[in-house]
Amino acid sequence: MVIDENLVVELERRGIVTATFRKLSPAKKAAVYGAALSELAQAVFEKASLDRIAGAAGISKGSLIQYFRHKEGLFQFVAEVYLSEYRVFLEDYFARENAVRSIDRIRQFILGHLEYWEKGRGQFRFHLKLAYENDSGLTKAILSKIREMRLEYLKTIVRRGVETGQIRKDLEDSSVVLMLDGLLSYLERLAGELPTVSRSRQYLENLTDEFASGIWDGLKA
Amino acid sequence: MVIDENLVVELERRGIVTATFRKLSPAKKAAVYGAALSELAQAVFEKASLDRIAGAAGISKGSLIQYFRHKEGLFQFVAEVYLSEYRVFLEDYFARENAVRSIDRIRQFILGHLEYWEKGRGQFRFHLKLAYENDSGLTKAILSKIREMRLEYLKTIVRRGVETGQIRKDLEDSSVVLMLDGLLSYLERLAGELPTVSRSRQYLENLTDEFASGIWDGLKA
Amino acid sequence: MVIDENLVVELERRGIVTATFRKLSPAKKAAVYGAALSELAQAVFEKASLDRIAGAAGISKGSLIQYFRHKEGLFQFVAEVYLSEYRVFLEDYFARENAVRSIDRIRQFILGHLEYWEKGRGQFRFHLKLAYENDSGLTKAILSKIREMRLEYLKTIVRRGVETGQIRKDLEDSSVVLMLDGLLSYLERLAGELPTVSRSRQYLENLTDEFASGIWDGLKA
Amino acid sequence: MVIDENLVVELERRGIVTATFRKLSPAKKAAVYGAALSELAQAVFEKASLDRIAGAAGISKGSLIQYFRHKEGLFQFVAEVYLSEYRVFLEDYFARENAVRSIDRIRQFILGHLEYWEKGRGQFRFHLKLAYENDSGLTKAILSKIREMRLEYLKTIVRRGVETGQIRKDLEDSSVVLMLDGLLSYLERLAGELPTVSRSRQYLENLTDEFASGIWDGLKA
DNA sequence: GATGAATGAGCTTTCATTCAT
DNA sequence: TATGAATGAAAGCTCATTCAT
Repeated sequence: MVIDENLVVELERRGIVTATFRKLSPAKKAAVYGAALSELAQAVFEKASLDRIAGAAGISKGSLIQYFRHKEGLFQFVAEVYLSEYRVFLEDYFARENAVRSIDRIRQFILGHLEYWEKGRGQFRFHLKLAYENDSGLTKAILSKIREMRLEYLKTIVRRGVETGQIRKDLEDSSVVLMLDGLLSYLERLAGELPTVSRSRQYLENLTDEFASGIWDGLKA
Repeated sequence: MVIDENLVVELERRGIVTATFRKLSPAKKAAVYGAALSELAQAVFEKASLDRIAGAAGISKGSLIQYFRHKEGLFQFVAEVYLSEYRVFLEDYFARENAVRSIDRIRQFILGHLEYWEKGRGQFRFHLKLAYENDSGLTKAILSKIREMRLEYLKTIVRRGVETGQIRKDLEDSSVVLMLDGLLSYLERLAGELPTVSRSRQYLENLTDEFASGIWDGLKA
Repeated sequence: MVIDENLVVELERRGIVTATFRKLSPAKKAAVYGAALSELAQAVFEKASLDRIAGAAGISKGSLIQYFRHKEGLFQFVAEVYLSEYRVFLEDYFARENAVRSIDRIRQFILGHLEYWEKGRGQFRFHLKLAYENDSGLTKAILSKIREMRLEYLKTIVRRGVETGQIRKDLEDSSVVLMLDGLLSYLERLAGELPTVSRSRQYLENLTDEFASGIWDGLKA
Repeated sequence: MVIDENLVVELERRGIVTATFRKLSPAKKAAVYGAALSELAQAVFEKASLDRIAGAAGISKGSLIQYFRHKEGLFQFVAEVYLSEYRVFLEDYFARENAVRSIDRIRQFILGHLEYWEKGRGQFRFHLKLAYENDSGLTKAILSKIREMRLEYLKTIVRRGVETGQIRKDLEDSSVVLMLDGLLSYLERLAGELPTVSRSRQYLENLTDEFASGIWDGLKA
């Protein structure tokens, strides 16, 4: 896991990380990110402990504060890095994606996420935290960006489907996009409740197929 | 808002509230519930403060402890009362519900929830907390009961739809139920993010119609 | 266990108990004494809880305060009653005591205490508390009375022994008395550390004999 | 008063003190020990207050917790340091001790303690707390070590006395040892009750002589 | 006279943040 | 720059005492 240096520069400009942090070796940066992510994946923001994060990252608590000024800054940093990771995933996914039929694109978009969640458990838990813990005002901004990105990609799929006459024209694009996002989010939550994503992968894949079939052909007999 | 005295008695029996609390005037009970609910609606359990709750309820912290023994007891109390409120809503709703067509029953189930959320803002925010904050082990138990209840009612609707030939037979009942719950949950979350439910009521109702149409007839052109 | 009414009257005069308490039925007085004694036998004064005592005595906490004004008053009351119990024991003992030889009188004085400790476990533990926990200034006064009484009786024995030519004349009476009290106190402490007095009775009796022999004939070969 | 650094290292290894404490200047360590000792000498463990100790030591309560993790840790620390002080006293005493006659060795052992008690008043009071307050489970362990040490040295004296034909053979060694410990403990307690050890030094020394004479030649006329 | 609800001072413990080294 | 010792605000909880009923 390597953190994008351009992102770090931008975060420094925005006052989220300090110059001191920017000058750190990539390895140390990654260590801090990893430690903070896994702590935040386990505990609510308010309960996450700088001591534990510093310990896990192999640095001192003083340094941590020096890098991010406040606990909140650390949290923003993690969220921004995660956001960029997720963006990369989406970009890579769409770069490789080559299905033709809309229904297949939808199914694969969901399945792609299942796989993504499975790969990075820490990231996934953090994503859920971000999505569902609206305590800290910080999350709101990041979360809406994540949502926006995801909706953007779904919109691409839906628009194309409508244009090619595969998807109904009488529904608003945005409504269809939200429906799809809703089902994806729901699967995400189910995945979060199951013991490990991998062990229940089969179950989630089946459910995805049922959802896809249901939404595509409708529930009507 | 009046708290069911029978529930209080049961909670006392289960050791969640004390006799002292049971003997309180209904007004005071309600004040405590309201204060705790709104605190818990805003802050994570760990960060919710007895001081603030006591202040908002107009009593001393000492009294609060005397009523519930632990912070955890207070939380359990709030969750149980909320659960019972939601159960009452569902039961009342189904007692009054008289639609015949499955699609109408589904639409109305969602619309009924919209109305419910609009009435009790504090309750609604607490419901969201409960639903999406899976840190505290306490929530798990309550949450699964809430889920169960909701899924139960959805199952009733779906089964009936399948039996009467209105809903496809080739999908598993449980899958259909989860789809519907997924969309309902998503609308719930959207409602939570909008400034107030009432102001955006029109928006949510339209969305409900679009979702219903989409899910019923399918997205396929 | 019946509490001497004259003592209660005196304690009221000294402001330790209230008139309200004096007017209580003997049974209730005894219940309060018993509950407080056993609580104080278990916990340090500061840690002893009025709630527990009230609960054990079958009265309300409010009453407890009304009877003794302060927690401290309750403690003084218990100490005074205990003192009177111990006095009764000593008086009864000496009324029955009929040994002739000084060494026998000493031995029996100790053995009598062993028996006394064994009978009233609560009293015994409280006695130890009183003797060895010099936190509360209260104890000092009571404790010195207890000591005084005991020393008084020992002095009687010693004086008589000296007069009858059984005990050395060259030692000060008071020194001999303190020696005997020291050994008795030590046995008392040992008894307190053993699981129950009764189970280790044999051990303590043997030790008493050894001590008596040692002190009487001297350790010199 | 300087605290043995090796002991601190060992206590850190056992998790009783933290590295932070170990790195403190000897002066600060001593200040903390002194403050805690005098607080514990006055109040029962449960009532001893970190606030007072921190205040007396001239540090913040937060630091105190950082040094010992728990209140219990602080108590263990004090007990262990005291234990080591007492051990040093005993070792030094026996290294210097050169009396030949058993009775002299006994007398001097007691007199040595008198001097020791007089030097460290805080230590002495703490020793008494430890010895006579058997509430906290912690004390038990330390106390039994202290007792064991003292009994060990007494046993050495007694055994030697028996071997050299100075002490009676017909009593069990352990009984004689306990007798001596009992008298020493009693003097200890008397010393604790007197205003200051020094002022009543003469009295205690006389008493020691009387006890020694009484126990050695016996009370019998 | 009896009750127990209400209170608030006190406790230990956690932890982000400051700052001297 | 990195460290971690020092701090103090805030938390949950206990409990003697007050006082209205």
